[in-house]
Amino acid sequence: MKRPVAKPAGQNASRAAAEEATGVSDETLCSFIGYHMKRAFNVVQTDLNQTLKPLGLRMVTYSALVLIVDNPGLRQSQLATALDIERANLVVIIDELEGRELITRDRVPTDRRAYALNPTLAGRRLYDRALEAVRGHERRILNGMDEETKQAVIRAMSRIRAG
Amino acid sequence: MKRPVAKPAGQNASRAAAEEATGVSDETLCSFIGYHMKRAFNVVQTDLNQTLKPLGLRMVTYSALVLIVDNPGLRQSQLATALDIERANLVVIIDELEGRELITRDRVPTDRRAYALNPTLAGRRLYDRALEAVRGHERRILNGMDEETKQAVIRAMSRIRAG
DNA sequence: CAAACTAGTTATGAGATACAACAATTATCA
DNA sequence: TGATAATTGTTGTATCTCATAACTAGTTTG
Repeated sequence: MKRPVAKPAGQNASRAAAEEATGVSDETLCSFIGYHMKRAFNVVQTDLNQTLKPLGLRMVTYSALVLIVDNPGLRQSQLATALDIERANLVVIIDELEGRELITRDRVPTDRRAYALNPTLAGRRLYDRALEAVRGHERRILNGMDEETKQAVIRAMSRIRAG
Repeated sequence: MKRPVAKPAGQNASRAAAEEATGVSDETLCSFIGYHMKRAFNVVQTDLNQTLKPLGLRMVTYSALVLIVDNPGLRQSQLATALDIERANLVVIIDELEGRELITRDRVPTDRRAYALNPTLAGRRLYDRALEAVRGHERRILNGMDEETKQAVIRAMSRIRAG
């Protein structure tokens, strides 16, 4: 049984104690990087979705829009693998973006099965506005983190992702 | 339009190119830490769930079991806030752990509304086995990351979480 | 004591995610 | 060439997660 960390919350109001504020020790879980990643990512996700809501976007629709603007003409299957989601689940996302006339599904002459995804002018405009908003979101959540630390985190994440 | 990164995958097989391997540039998204966190966390989550599956646990049930073993006697509402999930959603999780006789719901004499959650012997045994497994999982995903970097990541995550 | 609050529970609906199956088209290769 | 296999987008479905409202039972407060 780990230190119960009584409610008094004395002078040593360490983060762990302050966070829960309910006297529950998460010492064991805190020894895992994955736990910290999950908790931090929850904060990021919540703030990002709040940031994107006024623009009518969610995390996935935003990511999809960005990839389409940056890679005009790409196919749905390419986008699906890039976003690491199922082709089937991408359909409704593309439907949504197309329904709002942010992108178009254009037939590919050389492969009549496929659609080339292209942004409309409105799509590019929203891309710009959203980029600005998300940059603000990152500034907010990083809260003045120095560039060196930021790069270290990115390297670490890339490494984990590489496997 | 960002560099299309033609398929040839020349000498500069940078991560970004190697990852997608489909010629889709995610340069813009890569400028966001949140994107890296999401991608990395997906890898962690997948591997962790694979790791826990043989033990009949998922991420949440594991976290719940750990907190119960480390804080025997805590109430469901305390556990819910510690796990940052709704009281209502915790019920089925506790049901699951209780159904497998890993924990017990014990009435609290001083407050007959509340249940004190306590691990059974089997619960503690599974805790030990799972802890071992999850340690292995972390070694695997961190892939020889040095302690310094690890601590830097934890500090960064804690900072993001603090807001 | 009455009103307000809290602990646990139930039910329900939205959202995400995985899988199987399908039609249309293209690629393979004997 | 022509049969077979593979791919693209799509639909449908089942499952899981998560948030919310509403309820019972019990406790606190004024």
